[in-house]
Amino acid sequence: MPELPEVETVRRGLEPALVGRRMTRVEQRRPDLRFPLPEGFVSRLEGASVLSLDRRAKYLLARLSTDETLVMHLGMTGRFRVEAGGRLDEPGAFYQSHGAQAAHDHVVLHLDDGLRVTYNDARRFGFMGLYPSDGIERTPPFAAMGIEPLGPALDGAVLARLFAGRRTPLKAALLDQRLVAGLGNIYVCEALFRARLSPQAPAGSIATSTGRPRAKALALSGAIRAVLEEAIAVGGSTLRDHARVDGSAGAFQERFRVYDREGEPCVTPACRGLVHRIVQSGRSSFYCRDCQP
DNA sequence: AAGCGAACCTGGCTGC
DNA sequence: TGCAGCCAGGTTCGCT
Repeated sequence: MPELPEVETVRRGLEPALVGRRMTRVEQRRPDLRFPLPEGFVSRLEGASVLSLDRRAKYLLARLSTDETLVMHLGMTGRFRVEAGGRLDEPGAFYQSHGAQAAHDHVVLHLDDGLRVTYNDARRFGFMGLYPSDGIERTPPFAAMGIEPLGPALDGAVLARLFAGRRTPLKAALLDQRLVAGLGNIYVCEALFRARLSPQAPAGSIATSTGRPRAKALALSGAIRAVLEEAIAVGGSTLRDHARVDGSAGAFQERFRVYDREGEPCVTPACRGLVHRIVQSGRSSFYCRDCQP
């Protein structure tokens, strides 16, 4: 589920609940998510206060008063919810209305003001780790991570330099987190449509042979920024699993122009094309052959 | 080196 | 209604 806009939506929901609060009790209900939870996970969190909650690509980083940072990734189905009071073991309206199951509540953070923050993840592709805050950007998984697409680093010139000479398809290059970090299948499809570029075009085709940006590079960097900003503004995309921390859905799925619209007419005015679906490196790509030659 | 498929795990939807 | 099969927002590994 969660690409950058969904993770940013979750961050904005969690921030007011977590920052400045102390974790009085932590429940760890299973030994692992995608990876084993760190040694002493509960005892290293209990008593710590959260100083800030940041996002890098699709990762959330909670800086703690203990000089450690809790790093969290939502995988495909991870979600957080914030609740007050009530009994933990009693499935509330949240489950009935959004399909999440209490069996997949894996970590619960109890805060000193009585709120609790619960991590739920059916497929357990998510991840939590604890790292020393000092120098965290130089440790995995951040060391090899590409540029932040909403940060100042992304523009046409930088994108052209990153992609120059690469024969891999644009689709694959944009999904490669070592180049640009935070895009996933939905927003790559949507950005390529807006930039009118084929997902099958070689990544290097947005640059000259010397790595200078062609107009395509400017269009692509602008489309990436626009689609991400627009998605964040409406709380991301909810297909099945993504929810804000209060359980409400995002709305960007209503604005998809190509993603999951196979066979439907292209939305470009006067275009008579249909949205096609192809498979690239095992993932569906949706695009209009007429608009994205 | 790069690119593809499979793997991780569960649930939801489709079609027979 | 039941069940098999396919698909899914991410990441990583291993084999060409």
